[in-house]
Amino acid sequence: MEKVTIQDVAREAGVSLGTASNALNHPEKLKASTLQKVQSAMSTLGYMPNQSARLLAGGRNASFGLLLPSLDHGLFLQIANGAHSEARRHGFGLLIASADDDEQLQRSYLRYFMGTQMAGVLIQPLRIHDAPLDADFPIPIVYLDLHCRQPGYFVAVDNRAQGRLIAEHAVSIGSRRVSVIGSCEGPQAEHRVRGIRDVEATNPSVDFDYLLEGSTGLARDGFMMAQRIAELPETERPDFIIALSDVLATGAIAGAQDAGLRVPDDIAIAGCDGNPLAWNDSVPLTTCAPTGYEMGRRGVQFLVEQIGDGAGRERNPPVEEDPCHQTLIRPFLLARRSTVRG
Amino acid sequence: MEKVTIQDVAREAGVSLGTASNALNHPEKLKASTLQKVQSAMSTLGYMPNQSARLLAGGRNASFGLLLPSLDHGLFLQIANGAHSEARRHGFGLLIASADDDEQLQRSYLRYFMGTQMAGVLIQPLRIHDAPLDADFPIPIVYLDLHCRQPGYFVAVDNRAQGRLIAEHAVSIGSRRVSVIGSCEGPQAEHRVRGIRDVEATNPSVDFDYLLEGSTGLARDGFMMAQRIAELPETERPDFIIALSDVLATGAIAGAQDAGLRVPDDIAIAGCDGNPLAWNDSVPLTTCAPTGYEMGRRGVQFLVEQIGDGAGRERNPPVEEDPCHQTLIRPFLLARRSTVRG
DNA sequence: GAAAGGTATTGAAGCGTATCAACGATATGC
DNA sequence: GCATATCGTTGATACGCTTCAATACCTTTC
Repeated sequence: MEKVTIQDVAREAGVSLGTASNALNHPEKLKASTLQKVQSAMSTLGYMPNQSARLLAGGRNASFGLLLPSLDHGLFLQIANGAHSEARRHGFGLLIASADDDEQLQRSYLRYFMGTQMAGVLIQPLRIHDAPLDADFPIPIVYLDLHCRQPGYFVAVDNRAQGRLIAEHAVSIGSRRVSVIGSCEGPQAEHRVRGIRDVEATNPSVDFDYLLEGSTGLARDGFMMAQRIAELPETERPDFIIALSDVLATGAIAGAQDAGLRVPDDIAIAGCDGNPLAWNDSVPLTTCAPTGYEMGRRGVQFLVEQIGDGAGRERNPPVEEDPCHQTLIRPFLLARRSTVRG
Repeated sequence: MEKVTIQDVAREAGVSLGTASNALNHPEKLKASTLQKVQSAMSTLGYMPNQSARLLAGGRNASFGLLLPSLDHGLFLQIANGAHSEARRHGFGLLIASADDDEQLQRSYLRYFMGTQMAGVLIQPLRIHDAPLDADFPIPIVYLDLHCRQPGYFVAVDNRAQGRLIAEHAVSIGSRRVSVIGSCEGPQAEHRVRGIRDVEATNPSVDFDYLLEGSTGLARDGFMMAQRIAELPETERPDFIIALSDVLATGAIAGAQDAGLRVPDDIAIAGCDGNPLAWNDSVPLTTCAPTGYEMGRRGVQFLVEQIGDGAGRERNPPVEEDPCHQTLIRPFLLARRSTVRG
């Protein structure tokens, strides 16, 4: 049963190689009876087309690649789901890979996707800096979660608005002193902090302080930071903690509770990136996030836009007029128990 | 910048085609200076190897395929993570696809993986019935979540034990009357019910009844079933609901609460498949699950076992002595607020 | 200094398919 | 009945690469 080639199929069906190939790619060109013969030959032989050979010979790949930073964030799952359903709707497959927070691996998968002549690639880069790569690439690329004033397709996330929403929420529930914890490394975090500062600027009566130490982003960092905060004398102690990620926030809740504080009565705590996988049972977490599903969906739409609908169709002529295609996905606030008293 | 072939690289570096190829696949065969020349030629030209051509010419694919039933179950994410890290540890990549609960699509991805000569495929089939496929396939396959007395590699999940654990839990907290809700379609559900019946048999004093109607598996089904249960006169009303999935359980909690029952005080409710994505904030859900991470990890180990460690190494001689390679992943109980009173 | 043994490089063959110009068969028009 | 158009089929070619036998170059040895 091994190694059935289209040659074998052709022989079995008593037709030429080209005809057998046509049965696969242009069935409308064959007489019904011939098609029938070839197809039954294929199934009796258990023929499976060799993808590599098809692509090499000039066939089009009907799959998109999705390259995510990692697999342990709920947002990525949503993105994958959105991308998947949209891809399917247009007759494309979707292959997902994770860079596992490793730039080396990210590059390697990207090259792999290029090398397999994917119909297009959706990528959420690990760093802003990774964006300009696309100039070199011969297949359509769409970047996720990235503002970028460059020619190219971007599904941008308004991280700044995310920070703003959370900070506004803190202000609106009457907080007097807000601590922002987390590491400000990634571009995302940086923008979120900027959004928080926007709110700070317009609310001078509220104190904001920033504990943006290089953290690994693990829950235990949040735990420790919350404990440090809890040790402050009550007059200096913040009544609201904004954690730059939900994982951190979850740790912070545990840390605060461990130190004897009640959440949200003594101190309110919010996350900032809508990661269902980080939520645990102690206190439902207030957070803020874009809809990942929509991100994936829009991303694939951009890809389809570039190469044309349907797996086999022509590639669209390149759209030159406005070389900057961006969609901005708006975040929404999810206000829950960890900040809402009563 | 388009279409740089290894020919171009060879010309640029002033070496032959074969040497350029060796720089990629057997760098140890080249003189250091030659290797240097070729590599710099590659980077100045922006060369990216054509995966299809490599495979077609006999190269080995250093990636595994993971084919999941869908992307909206937390367990699948864990599986993906486990598989990914183990694959990486052995120098393999991992490409993930989702069958989206569609058998047609499952077949199609499977053929795609075959056609693209993946080093191996990890698949969690939609139905038990999908198992025997492997006889026809020329590359290593490992099945997930499947008992099967056939030659082949299986990472089995003890769904029966899952049912047993939950049912034992119900008995152990003193329940008198247990309702089991859900649809008994998939093999998983069937086994879970069997486990529940095991417990029923050894605890004649506890009433079990089964409401196994064809449900779509959506939360709203759980909602409605719980409402129906809540309408029963208090003497006949069960004090424990086992939902065959966490999604259903979450719906059931909402339904019970909507009908004025307190969870867990008036009625305890448990899920059965450990799906973090289904958990919401109302009441932390008691559930039961295998560790997906371990499943993915073991699955990839089985693959590696068949083809040999390292991307480039020889394929191991087929192990014939015991043609049935199974690992049984044990589930664990997660007892939380939705069943634990006080 | 010639033979023997290594080591580094070459170039041709072939992987399985899609494509396409050429061809044969069948139908159409006069 | 012949030329012409239409449809179905054929088979050679090329895709970019890996592999491998053959070759060229460089050391070592007696």
